[in-house]
Amino acid sequence: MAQVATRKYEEQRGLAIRAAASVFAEKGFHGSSTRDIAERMGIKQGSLYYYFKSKEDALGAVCLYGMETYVSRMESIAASDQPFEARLLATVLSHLTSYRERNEALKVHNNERLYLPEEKRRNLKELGSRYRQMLEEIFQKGVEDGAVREDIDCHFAAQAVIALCNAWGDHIVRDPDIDVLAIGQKCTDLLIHGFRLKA
Amino acid sequence: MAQVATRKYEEQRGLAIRAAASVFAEKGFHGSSTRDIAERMGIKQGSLYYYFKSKEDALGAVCLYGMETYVSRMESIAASDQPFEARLLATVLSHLTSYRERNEALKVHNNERLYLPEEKRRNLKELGSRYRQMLEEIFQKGVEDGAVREDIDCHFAAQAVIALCNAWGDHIVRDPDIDVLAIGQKCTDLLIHGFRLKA
DNA sequence: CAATAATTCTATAGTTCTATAGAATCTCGG
DNA sequence: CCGAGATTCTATAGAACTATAGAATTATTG
Repeated sequence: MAQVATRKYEEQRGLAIRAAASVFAEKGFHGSSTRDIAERMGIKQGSLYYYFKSKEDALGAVCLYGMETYVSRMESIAASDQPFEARLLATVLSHLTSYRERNEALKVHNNERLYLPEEKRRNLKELGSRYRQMLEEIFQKGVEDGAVREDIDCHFAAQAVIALCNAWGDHIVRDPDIDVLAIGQKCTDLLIHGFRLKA
Repeated sequence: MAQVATRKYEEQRGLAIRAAASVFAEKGFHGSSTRDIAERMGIKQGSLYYYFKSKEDALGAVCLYGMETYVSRMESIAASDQPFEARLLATVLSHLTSYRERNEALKVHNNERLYLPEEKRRNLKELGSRYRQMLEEIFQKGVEDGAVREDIDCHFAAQAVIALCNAWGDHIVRDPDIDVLAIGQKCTDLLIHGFRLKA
């Protein structure tokens, strides 16, 4: 009954997480049933509990899964030695492509994580803060290097970047025809130059 | 059994819509029960069906309620005769204050409207398109007046403004201490000037 | 191939939820 | 203050859902 970390178990659990991500993204946490998730991965409803302690546990796993590469990629970007504009573009593109590759798990994190109990949300919050902090540091460095206005509020700036990417990410998940690269470039251009006539 | 448009009925229905908005905003559509909504307005679960045909009908009413002033305010702004920057600021502030005043209904529209059937979503989509179109026209006029770069994609620009405002709106709903005016000014400043060093 | 462990299944207890029917109560014009 | 219509209540049918127990099946290993 208690699971052991065998090869097949890990593989199947991965499938279960992606199935849950897909269903949660489509119907929301409360709108999804454990039957929906099990059916999407081709097993029966009761069998799902071999991989998750509860439906809520499944949501926790999906959110974590969605955040992992998202944050670790940002770590690479933050550690890299590039000028501000390149790092901002890399951040935006990484964020947007996460939505494509991570199979809707990031969207689930953004929309449904509040339904997790405070305790399960703690590590997610931790990951999110780390992400935002790295982004803030990119902005601070940008100010030091003279690439960014000195009067910028770095906290606000980081939030704005994340907000913009999440909003477009939502569209990206829903519409597979969207050109991620084009959107990423436009977003970066907007963030750097704004809309006003170039001086 | 079939309701008549009496004074009290309209008043109570308004309360019902706001109660539903509040509950839906907090727990999501599927996470809310009709009992929750009824309790929030101080009546019994079954009585709610005097005001809504179904739970889904309640969601439709909340979404519509959330969009109405939102769009009509934009109509005033679009019709006004102001320079580009003033109109953009007015748009952003109107959007953000909608979140405060409309009692979470706009948030519900953004997060839950996809759970409505296609048919009920049509007028909402219509309202949203009208909003975006008016915003696009503001940008086009900005280009003509020389306030906005000529190479701007007005459709993208409008989406970006809406995205930014919605993201901050989410924060505003959750945290009543946020200074809406300050956020609105920062957003507008970012959209117009971007982050890079002023030339 | 036998035996042990891992995985999946069936069946169900116990909740909760939506929507409706019909009774009870309230409001108000005459 | 009577009676008609408006509003709210109680009670419940019927459906769905989560989580668990234990049986059945499949995989692995000596």
